[in-house]
Amino acid sequence: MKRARGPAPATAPRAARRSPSHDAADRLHSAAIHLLRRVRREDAGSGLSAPHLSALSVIVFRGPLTLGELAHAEQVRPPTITRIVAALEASGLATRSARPTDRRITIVSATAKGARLLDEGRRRRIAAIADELARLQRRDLATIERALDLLERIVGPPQRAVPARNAS
Amino acid sequence: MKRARGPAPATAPRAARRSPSHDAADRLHSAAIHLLRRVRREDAGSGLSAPHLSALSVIVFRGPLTLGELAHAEQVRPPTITRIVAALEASGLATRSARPTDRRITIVSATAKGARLLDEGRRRRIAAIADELARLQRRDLATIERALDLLERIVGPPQRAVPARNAS
DNA sequence: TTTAGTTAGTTAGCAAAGCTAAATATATTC
DNA sequence: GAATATATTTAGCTTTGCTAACTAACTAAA
Repeated sequence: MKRARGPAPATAPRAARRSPSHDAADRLHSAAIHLLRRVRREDAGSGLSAPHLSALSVIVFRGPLTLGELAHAEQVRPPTITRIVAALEASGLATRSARPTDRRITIVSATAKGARLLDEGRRRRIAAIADELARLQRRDLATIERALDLLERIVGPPQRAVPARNAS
Repeated sequence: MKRARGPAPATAPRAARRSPSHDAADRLHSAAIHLLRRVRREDAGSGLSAPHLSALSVIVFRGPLTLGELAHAEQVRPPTITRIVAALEASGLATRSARPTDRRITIVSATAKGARLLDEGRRRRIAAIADELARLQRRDLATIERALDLLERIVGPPQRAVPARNAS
């Protein structure tokens, strides 16, 4: 570690600049980390741990899904998801049911209470970001919106096409 | 919760649209989550757990810092950071030293090995994003860069003012 | 300069969250 | 219908996180 003036800067110049996309990727990565680190502070009030909150979020937004799908989405192993969902169920935030056509499969859905609780926490997170965005000029906000159009194509391909029926 | 066609879509319309900044905040939040969820898959090869990797990242990029500062940055309590840093030190990725002017204070720094290991993992993460960005048209990439200029003001306020800038 | 108070970090011990391996319950195939 | 495959669960262990209590080191007051 013989770096004369100190440690590396938080993002770009390190070593050598590689390419415009590489450079933008680096900045994007860093911005995402810092953004989420900031909003995570709002989660305390939910009463749920980070893993529970994260799983509940997937259950609410990706609609009813199987335990395996949930485990995959959360990037954890099946036994871990079994335990998380058991806890959510015990708290009345989610329910499990066997798929009739294949009873090995367990479908998880959010309860109204689960959706409500998630929404409240989510509102706090979003508000923290919105408060900052509200200070931008109209055209700067428009720039961010255009960037989001592009990013959504990359990061959440069809994404919101998932719905699935709930309340039904 | 009587929503006719199913649960809420992943982002916007839920309930009612609130304001442009609110709506953009929602999308930004979602994009950040999905982006990081995707790159996290690249971390397996590092051989480090998520908490260790995250702490090492802060040590490398924020430069030498105290245990307390690190605990604060990582949003964990002091005993947790004590343990994480002890493990990083045992693996030869970081070192601890008492500050001479106040020997209660412990300064953590990354070793060359720690910086190298982090950089490799980081390179994989960044590459995953860069590969996607590389498919954008030049002007779309420019849009994202302009959005990043704005976001960096919000999310990492003075940010890179932390350690000692390099090449800037 | 001792004594009391404060601050930074550590140690102890417990709960939550993660994992692998093995078990169970259903399907599927031959 | 016996063997095989798949989805989840159970068992048991490791890691990560917490609070409470302790130690070491600095600061202030008398």
